[in-house]
Amino acid sequence: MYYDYKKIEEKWQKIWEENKTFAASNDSDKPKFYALIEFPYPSGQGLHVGHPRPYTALDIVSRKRRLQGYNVLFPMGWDAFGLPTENYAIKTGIHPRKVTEDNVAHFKAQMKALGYSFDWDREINTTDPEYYKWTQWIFIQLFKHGLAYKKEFPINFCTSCKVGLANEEVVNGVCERCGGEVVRKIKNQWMLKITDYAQKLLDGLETVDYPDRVKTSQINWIGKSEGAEINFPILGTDDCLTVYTTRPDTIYGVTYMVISPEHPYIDKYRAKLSNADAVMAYREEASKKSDFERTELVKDKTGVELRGIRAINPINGEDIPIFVSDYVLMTYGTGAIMAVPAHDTRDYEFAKKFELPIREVISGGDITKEAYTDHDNGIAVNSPLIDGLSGAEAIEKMKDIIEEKGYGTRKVNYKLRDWVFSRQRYWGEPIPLVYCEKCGWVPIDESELPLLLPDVDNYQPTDNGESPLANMPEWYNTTCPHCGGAAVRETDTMPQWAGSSWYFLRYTDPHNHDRLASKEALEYWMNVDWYNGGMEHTTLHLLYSRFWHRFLYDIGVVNTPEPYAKRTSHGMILGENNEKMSKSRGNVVNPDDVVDRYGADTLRTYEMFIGDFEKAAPWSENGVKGCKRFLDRVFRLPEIVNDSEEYTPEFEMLIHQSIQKVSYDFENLKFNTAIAQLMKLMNVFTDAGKLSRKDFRTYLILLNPIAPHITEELWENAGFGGMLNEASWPEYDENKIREDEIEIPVQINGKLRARITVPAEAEQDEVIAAAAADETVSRLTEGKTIVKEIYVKGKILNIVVK
RNA sequence: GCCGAUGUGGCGGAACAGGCAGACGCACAGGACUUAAAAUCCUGCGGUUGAAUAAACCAUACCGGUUCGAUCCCGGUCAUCGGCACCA
Repeated sequence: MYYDYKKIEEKWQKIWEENKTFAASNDSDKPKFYALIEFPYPSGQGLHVGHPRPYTALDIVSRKRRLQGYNVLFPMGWDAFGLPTENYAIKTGIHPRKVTEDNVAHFKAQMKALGYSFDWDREINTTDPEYYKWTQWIFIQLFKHGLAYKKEFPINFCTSCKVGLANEEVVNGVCERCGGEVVRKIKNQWMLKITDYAQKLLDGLETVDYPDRVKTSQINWIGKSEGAEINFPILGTDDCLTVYTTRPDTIYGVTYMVISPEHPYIDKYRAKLSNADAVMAYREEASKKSDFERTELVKDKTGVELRGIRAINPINGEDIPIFVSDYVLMTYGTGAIMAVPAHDTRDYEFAKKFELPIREVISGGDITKEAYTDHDNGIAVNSPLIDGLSGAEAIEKMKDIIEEKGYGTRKVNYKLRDWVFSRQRYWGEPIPLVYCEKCGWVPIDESELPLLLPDVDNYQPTDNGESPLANMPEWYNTTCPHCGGAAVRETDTMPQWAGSSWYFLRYTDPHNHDRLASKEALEYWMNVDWYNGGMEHTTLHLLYSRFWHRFLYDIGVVNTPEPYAKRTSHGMILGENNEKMSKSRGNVVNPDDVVDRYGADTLRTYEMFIGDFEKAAPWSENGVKGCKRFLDRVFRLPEIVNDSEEYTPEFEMLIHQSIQKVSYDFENLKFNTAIAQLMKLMNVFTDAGKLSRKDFRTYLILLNPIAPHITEELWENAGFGGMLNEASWPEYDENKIREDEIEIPVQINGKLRARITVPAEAEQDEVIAAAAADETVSRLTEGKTIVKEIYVKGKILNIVVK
């Protein structure tokens, strides 16, 4: 017999919706629990079979917590600004707002069909002016605190589409869409000073419960390094070339210096250069290279000496040449380095190519073969002030010397770079600033927020790659809020990351007109107790939102320094062929089809049973069928339920064990083993051909978070009273989990030879005696000397014989 | 190159904190029911030797170590996946 999942699922979804069963309360005596999953970008393709994995996981936790008496906030919304919608609008002329609306409606219907316990009254949409009003407001606060600034910055520009591209749209150095050439184009862009928060973002990681792999990648991404800035005087001037190094202990090994092609000294000293033409040509060449060419293709070191200027090594007064080379980056440190070819691989390559001297100052390697870069074990040589020292000791001593003698200072650097916050695009939040000739950049008055995104006729960027807003003088011409004079609005918009950097705050109070959320709501709900999302966001969204939140904390808007107490990550769902699902591979599974053929409860169960939640797992149609089979059998359980209102004695221990295991597993991402336990329990019921009403009742509650529709239906049919979602999560009794008699495996010389049954509390002597009485054990030990007997209580007995 | 993760039956995966390797599911095989099929139910199912529900040996990528005992800890090797990539 099949169960009519379509009818049952529709029925309960309707009841939950009408009763607002899962609405969170901002005014409750219950303990709160805030569960969050990353809100999706509502693409035209609809929900992918990968989406339900994290959604179902936290839906399970949320449902369980409600049954345990928590006031649960489990919201959903739409991260709806972004490129695909805009590109679709360019192609079809349909307004992105309309496209977004349709896509959202589709996504929402799909989610409802999966029976998630979202509080739909708190639904948000980043493209809603009532929402982006506060995105703009936060930007203005960042600006006012000096954390937003405009800077010349190179972007990827497709010469054929005439449009700026995001890094993700540049594939193998060419435009993803048309295959056209991508060049670096310098644009004046808004930047956010996330680098000011580098240390705070590092420190905050120590206070939160994130997986190590997430913490590690954020730490590596921020890339803190401690070193020194050292000034090398330029011969015959009062000027210095300042370098950054983490290895000041190698300063005696400096044989030349290198500056990056963008370094301002090239212009500054141009007149002094005897080979200015060659230097300029090199700089020109480097500027034309895309990042791709500069990193991926060109491993061979190139460069030109700056003839006409030389530097002095402050430590020993040597005068040394200066080169320009694109292996030195303007964006890190000072854009200039002291080159120590003996102890740096890149400098070594460069020195070999340009036949520069290589001087060993750390012993332990063979510098005739390769650079010796062992930081910890080498010993300083040819370095009069620190000879004989090694590792950190040498470094610290040299830093002291440099500071004492005034050659430079200690310095901390980060790899983290400021966040490029402008997009020359239409479908994003307008940046709420105007430019006035007299006053410079001025934020619009906060009372004028939201600054609405105007309608345009054409979504195509302008010929020179500006946002379509730059074609609208009637929109961008305005007056200066400061002096009242003529001014123009910023026509760039914000990146997609803007709206998602604070959305979790809005859920706490989504309809507030006066603040991004009320103080009380924020104080009640924050932090997010559990946030699940993809690893791919670790160094983007997760870091950006921590930055914004920390800033909002610093200016007193929110009450916690970190937004998320706990973060978990799910693995990807792959196609049946073990490859990433994609249209081109033809292995995409549509969740609608699965719901249609097997039901939402089956899809939910399968996605949780598929394997380790944190690892990638391939889809299997047969696996889905297995889960359907399981639910079919659950649906038939009432046939064997008897009238007893007590646990059936022979099942009691297993039921208590199951309560314990399922409760633990749901909180620890072990949904697969929780389901296995419930399958096992059901097998025990059906093998016995019976279960009591109480057995059944508890069973339904345990299964409910995973398969909410079928369990509600069975609950109602059994007449347990009320709705299942109003029941209480069962408690287990420690005493009833323990067995009185246990089976102990007996090993002889580490090999399993027998099993004996002993009282659970038996001590070693008793167990050994029982083992000795065992036929196999006595046979195998007969005539041998017992060297050692090890009994691990309740686990195992090992007898070592000779 | 660097960082991180992973490696267990035909497959997805279990195994508390060093203690019975393979839970649970899939696939497969045999049987029951059926005119037949589907569905359902029952049985078996890591490998080798054996008639065996007897017994033994081998087995958690590979090599070695620690231990009474290792999928788990340590050292080394190989492979796969993901991220970063000239960060001085």
